[in-house]
Amino acid sequence: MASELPRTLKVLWGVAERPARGPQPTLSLDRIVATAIEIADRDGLAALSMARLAERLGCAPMSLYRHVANKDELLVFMQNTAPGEPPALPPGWRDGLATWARALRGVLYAHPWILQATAGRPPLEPGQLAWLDRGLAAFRDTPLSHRERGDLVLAALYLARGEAHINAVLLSGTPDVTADYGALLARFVTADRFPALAESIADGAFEGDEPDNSFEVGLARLLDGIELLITAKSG
Amino acid sequence: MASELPRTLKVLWGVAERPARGPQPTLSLDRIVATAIEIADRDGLAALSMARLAERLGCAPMSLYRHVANKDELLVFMQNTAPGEPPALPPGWRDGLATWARALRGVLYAHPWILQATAGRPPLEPGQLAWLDRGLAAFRDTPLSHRERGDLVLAALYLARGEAHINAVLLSGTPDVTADYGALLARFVTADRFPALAESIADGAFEGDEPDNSFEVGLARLLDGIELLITAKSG
DNA sequence: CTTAACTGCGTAGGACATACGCAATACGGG
DNA sequence: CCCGTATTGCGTATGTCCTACGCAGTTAAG
Repeated sequence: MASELPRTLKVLWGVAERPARGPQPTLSLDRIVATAIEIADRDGLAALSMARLAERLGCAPMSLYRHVANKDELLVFMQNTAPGEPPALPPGWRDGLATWARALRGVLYAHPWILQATAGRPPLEPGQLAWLDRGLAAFRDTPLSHRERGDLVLAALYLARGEAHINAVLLSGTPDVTADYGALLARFVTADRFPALAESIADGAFEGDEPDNSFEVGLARLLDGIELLITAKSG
Repeated sequence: MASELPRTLKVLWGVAERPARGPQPTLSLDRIVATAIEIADRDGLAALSMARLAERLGCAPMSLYRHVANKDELLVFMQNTAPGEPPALPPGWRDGLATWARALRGVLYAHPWILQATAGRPPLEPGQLAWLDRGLAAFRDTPLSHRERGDLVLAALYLARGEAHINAVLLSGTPDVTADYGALLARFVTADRFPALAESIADGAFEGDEPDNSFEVGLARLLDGIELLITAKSG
């Protein structure tokens, strides 16, 4: 039964045996993953090639394949490690979920490549599950069903991911296009073609540099909506 | 001034001149983009190579570069075309935004590759702006500020994108791992390590096959929260 | 008819992931 | 103590990409 597990999961959960024969490994999975995360953080996911990673580690490219089945598996390991420990939550479901979502967003800002590395399957990494667990814990003292809790934690996760996706891309984008985004918008958006958008632009809704408002605004509304549900169930 | 525009934007907005000299083009940008979308829809973004695209079009790979500066530009064109026209919205901001978000989610289910093709800059394509415009239009008769409208439309967009990201990936994932996700979860998740998660699993919150609930549940809560804001501003 | 612009495309180069197999290494059993 | 064996690092080679460059054929303008 355990032998039918994909190799990736075995390694992730520490089920893989460590028979100590042969030469001392000079490379370790931890070092490989940590260095890979470093490269992806600094230069983006596109800059992470097995060759560059090996160069940074001072080994030959093919040496990596003794510790990692392929590049996709490396990405899974990276996604497992990069988030780190989820934050401790303050008491109260509202502050708890808000803290959790903001911390998650912080992780995505620090490691924007996570948003590009598509999982290809539902989360089974301990690192991801630890965050999911912590998010669910925020609802500990509420009358919500477990299914509702899961759905609502995911909704908060979507907000964090979505906003980070747009903003992380903005931060790493070419500044010359990003800078006068408003000017370009105003140039193309005419009232006859995009009436509502033109109105918003004329109102200055796209000026200023706080595009991350959409996260806090969306989160506040979501929390309000959850509060309605909770009080309805409590009363 | 117009000459300083990136080529990609010129083509997108139809600003590019069409001096009619030389041979009749047998290829057209529309046909290239449509075929590329077809391939990405059917076989995934990874299967879309310039070579395969050319083969499907019956031309040589390098011929494509007469109509498209590079592969990234092709992806921008695809992202501009694939969403199509945004839906007509029913009266009332609540039904309007819900209709908009569900339609957007439908587009992402039909073209999951959109979620992998990272934009690299804020949206400036007419196709994307048409959807943004339609979303803003849902708030036409509300007392919300234009900035609030933008943030809330984005929040709804995040929900749709986030849920589609997880589910589109689920649908295209390897079924053997996806099928008994609950069994794998139950095997790894222990109460001492992931207390809240273990409780949810024991409660059966991860059984059944309606993971898309998180979209509708999150959207309903978000709409409730917006309603609170609107009534507060109206009264 | 000449000229200039424009199209399709053949060639080639460079980056990349990775299958395969070999040599060196170090532990376990005899 | 020594031999077999598992294990590590890695050199070579293959196939797949994207795409720079330039040539040849085609068509409209003057």
